[in-house]
Amino acid sequence: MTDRVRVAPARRRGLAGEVADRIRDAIFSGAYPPGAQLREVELSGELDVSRGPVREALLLLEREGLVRSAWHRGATVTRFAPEDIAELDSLRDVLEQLAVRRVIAHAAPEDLAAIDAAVERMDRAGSEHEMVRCDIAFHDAVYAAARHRRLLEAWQAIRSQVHLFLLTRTGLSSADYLAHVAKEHRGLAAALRARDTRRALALFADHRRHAFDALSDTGDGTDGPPAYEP
Amino acid sequence: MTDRVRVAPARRRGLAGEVADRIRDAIFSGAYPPGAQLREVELSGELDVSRGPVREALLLLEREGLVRSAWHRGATVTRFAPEDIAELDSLRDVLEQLAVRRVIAHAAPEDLAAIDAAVERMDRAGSEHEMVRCDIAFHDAVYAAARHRRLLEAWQAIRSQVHLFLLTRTGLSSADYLAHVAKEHRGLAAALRARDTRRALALFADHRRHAFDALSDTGDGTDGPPAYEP
DNA sequence: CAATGTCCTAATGTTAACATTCAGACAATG
DNA sequence: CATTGTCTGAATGTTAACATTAGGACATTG
Repeated sequence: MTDRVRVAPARRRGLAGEVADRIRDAIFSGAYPPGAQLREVELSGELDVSRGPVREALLLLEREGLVRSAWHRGATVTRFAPEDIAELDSLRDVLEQLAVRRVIAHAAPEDLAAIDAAVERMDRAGSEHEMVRCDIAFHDAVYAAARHRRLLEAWQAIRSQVHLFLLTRTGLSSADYLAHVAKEHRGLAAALRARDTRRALALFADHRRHAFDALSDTGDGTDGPPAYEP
Repeated sequence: MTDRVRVAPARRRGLAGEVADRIRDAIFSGAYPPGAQLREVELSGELDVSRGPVREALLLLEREGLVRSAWHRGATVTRFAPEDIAELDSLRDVLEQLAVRRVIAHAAPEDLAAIDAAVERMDRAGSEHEMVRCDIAFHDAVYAAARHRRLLEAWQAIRSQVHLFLLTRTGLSSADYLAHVAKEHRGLAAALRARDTRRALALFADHRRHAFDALSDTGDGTDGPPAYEP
């Protein structure tokens, strides 16, 4: 019945998917900084496709929160204010808690193996850019292991924003930073494998705090620190 | 009463938004039952627009989870299996917890007034269809009061699915059921107004359980009851 | 008779031309 | 000199024709 265990069978996604990938990469590479206008004719000329797929791709990117668009005013790369960062943090918080619980409750061995593989790949990350990609890939693996389609979609709706945030957060010393991040993720994977819910939740919370504390101040008077006490 | 109380400013969304509204209503009305094919030419003929806006509207509806589409295979109305219902329940769980905390932490008086207004409107609900609309509108107000853009978007990504589920869940005796639901929501609003986090979380959890317990069994061997114990 | 290969049709994917709308420049006016 | 009104140009929104593909019907063959 539900033997569709293929995680990524969407090999052929059509032109729009390809276009979305290329635009996303262009944004990550800094070619289109936050606030920049994404003109349809410009993009269609650059990517050598017509405006149809470009239009569809922009809708896809809007779904990911990378792009904001208004009627007859076109699309622009999303700009992140301090409150946006706080929003990403708090939403990631609850989503990841659910993900961790689901992974521990019922994850297949192959899912845990995929998570471990993602951790292993971190050791070979040379640049900070690459490490961010690995970081995101690790969390992808966790959400995939949760086996919760709508949770995965909710993560994908903020995934690229988190990616962009981690990139623009001009970084720490890349020397021991890379090693530190890798070690941290090893701990996350170990907690999941041990099915230690309490420890896993705590470690994931620490991990998020480390990522978001890179900002000197959140500057959000209404929100305060990203801490939630029951 | 005020007819056009547009909370969000009457943003011009273009034809695609209108088309999406009409298709969504058609799905809710049962014109397109779950699993039905949504053919672009058929829709464009029926709604008297060309295929462009229809195509864009289908992407919008896919974002809401009302529609699934595959490459060169078109779009179909989403079919809900028991595991889908469980997914909606568990995701709603964590999203609403965050929403409740945010509302209690920092909601403007006008937000609370809007929630109360939504509750009042429930008393005038005649049919079950209308009550479901009011129910969704109440939760809309709660998420709006949370003042958390991405949380609102996450809710909107499952909102229509919850709406459809509440409709297809062929219902209880509409006589005292309507009164019961209205009373329940009055309690939710009161807890929010009293800023009683503990009580609000408990009541919201009960509310979800009541909605989802209408099904005799979840039939999901892997998930069990929608209970999460720390 | 079952299996398989080819063809055909009906749908979606893509393109390019046409219509509409917004934002800024520039001039006229108080 | 500030303000307002119109105008223009460039972008998006919309439409219709063209190309491509998936799935099934039918005949062929072992």
